Amino acid sequence: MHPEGPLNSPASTLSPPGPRAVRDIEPPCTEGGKPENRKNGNPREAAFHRNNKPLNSDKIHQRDVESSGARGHRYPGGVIDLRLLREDPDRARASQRARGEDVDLVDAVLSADERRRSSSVRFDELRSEQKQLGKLIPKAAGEEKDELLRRAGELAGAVKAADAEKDEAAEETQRLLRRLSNLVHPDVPVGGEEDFTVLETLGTPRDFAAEGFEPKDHLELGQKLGAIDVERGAKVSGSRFYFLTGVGALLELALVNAAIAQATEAGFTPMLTPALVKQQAMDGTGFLGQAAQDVYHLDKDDLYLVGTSEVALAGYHMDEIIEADRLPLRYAAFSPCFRREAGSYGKDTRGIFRVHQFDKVEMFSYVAPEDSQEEHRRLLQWEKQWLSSLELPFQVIDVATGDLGSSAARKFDCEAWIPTQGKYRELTSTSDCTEFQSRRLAVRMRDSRDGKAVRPLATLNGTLCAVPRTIVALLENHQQEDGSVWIPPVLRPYLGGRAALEPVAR
RNA sequence: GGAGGCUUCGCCUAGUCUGGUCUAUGGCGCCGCACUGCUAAUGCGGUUUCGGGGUAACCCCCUGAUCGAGGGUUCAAAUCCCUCAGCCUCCGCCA
Repeated sequence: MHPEGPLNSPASTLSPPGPRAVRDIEPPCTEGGKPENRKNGNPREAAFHRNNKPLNSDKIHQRDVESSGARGHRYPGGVIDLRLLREDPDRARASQRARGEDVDLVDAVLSADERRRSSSVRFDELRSEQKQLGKLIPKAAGEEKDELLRRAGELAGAVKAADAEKDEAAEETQRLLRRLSNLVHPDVPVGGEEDFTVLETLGTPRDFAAEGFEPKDHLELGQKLGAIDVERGAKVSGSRFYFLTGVGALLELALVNAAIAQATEAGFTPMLTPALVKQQAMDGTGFLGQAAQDVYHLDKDDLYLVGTSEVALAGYHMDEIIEADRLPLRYAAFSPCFRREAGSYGKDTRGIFRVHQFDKVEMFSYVAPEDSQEEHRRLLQWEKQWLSSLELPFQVIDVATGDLGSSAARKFDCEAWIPTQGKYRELTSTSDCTEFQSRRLAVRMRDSRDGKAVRPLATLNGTLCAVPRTIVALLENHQQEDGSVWIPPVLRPYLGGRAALEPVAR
């Protein structure tokens, strides 16, 4: 038998499963070489590098991009464009329906908008009359002036009333409009959480049975390595909190450094961002809608704890106009992330898979709307590159309509194989938010090619490395029978060159 | 935490005391045109942003808002009053 590592299974890399693959797919059996002898010329490394080409060339699913008309662009982006909504309300209705959200909301917006426009006309007329009168007053004198003042006095009240009504109608329109989610991309599979499409599968899960031992889960491994301490996390902060200790702490720093290095090399500007943000940023990114229950809020200061640095990075250019020749703008931020995880009681309670606080390196792009789909593929590509460099087996899914965030028109997740769960689980996620966040945050671009038109742009985000889940996947997939954990080469420079983490005596 | 100063249409800036003539001045930058061996210089014009109406649509025309934000006074607010925010300086406290 050729000493090939389990990751190298051409079959699984080249043939994407059909649509609607089941999530809990049984891992295909490999010809089962043990990752033995990793000291001299690690066979898994060699295998991986051969594997690398198809991974990164992105040939596999380009047809997805083309079929959706990415080339010739532009499917009209985010809702929130009132004019577009007026012209084609059915589009918005269909999108809401596919998401399983309120369809009538569309018509509520339309009628509020009608009221807004008619009250605005009324105000404009009154105000114009008032201004004209106002110009005559200082020139007039005597009885004529008294008469003018009398008429102006009457007008003042009417203007004020019309103004109030106009403001009220505009506010109502805006309030309703902001409750609409982004228009879903036409190619997104329709359905609920389980109705995703598997786009491709990379790498192959190890066959532990063939290797002759039972894999341990990440918590047991982490405890043996002296890397994870959940008991004291709970003692100090409560459930779903943890300490990373010793090599665990070092492992996080290594992951973060390696991820930032990859992003920087790809041209991203590295950023360290605030973890506390104002309501404007939180709401503008779309996290105060359906996701509101998962957001921490500090009452005393009226600030929100970010669930992702996406919030700060999207808010970074809020209320700005960006010259088109500066696009695309690409940022990679490291930040802590906080999630209340309300409604996930009893889910993933063991270990550090689902926690209230974690660190993450996030990619974020500002691009012209017509470029968003291509950029989305690029972000996905960078995520695949990252997970591949960690030598994790994973699959890429096209998330279904019902499972999209309110700001996303389309979302791809990379799910890594978790041996002890026997499933693929989300490690990264990249969303094309089209113009949704841009409109809400008033980030615009000035396009000189387009007669200096000022228009919304598109924002996209993608996880590069969500630390705890990446640690989970690393520990479980790279564990050895003796409880040690093999370290992929990309991390070694940040871990003093070591090739494995060894259990510690307690 | 305390005191003071500042915030004007890309950048800088005039205007605020003394409300209407502000349709917000000037410079820089940028765009267009003209002139010009080239470049440069010069001249002329344009250049806040966001709405609404008219129009089949575009050019365009009419109109409103916008001087950090919100509120108030007034027939009328960049200008007067109040509240808030951001930035700067100093004092106090502090990693």
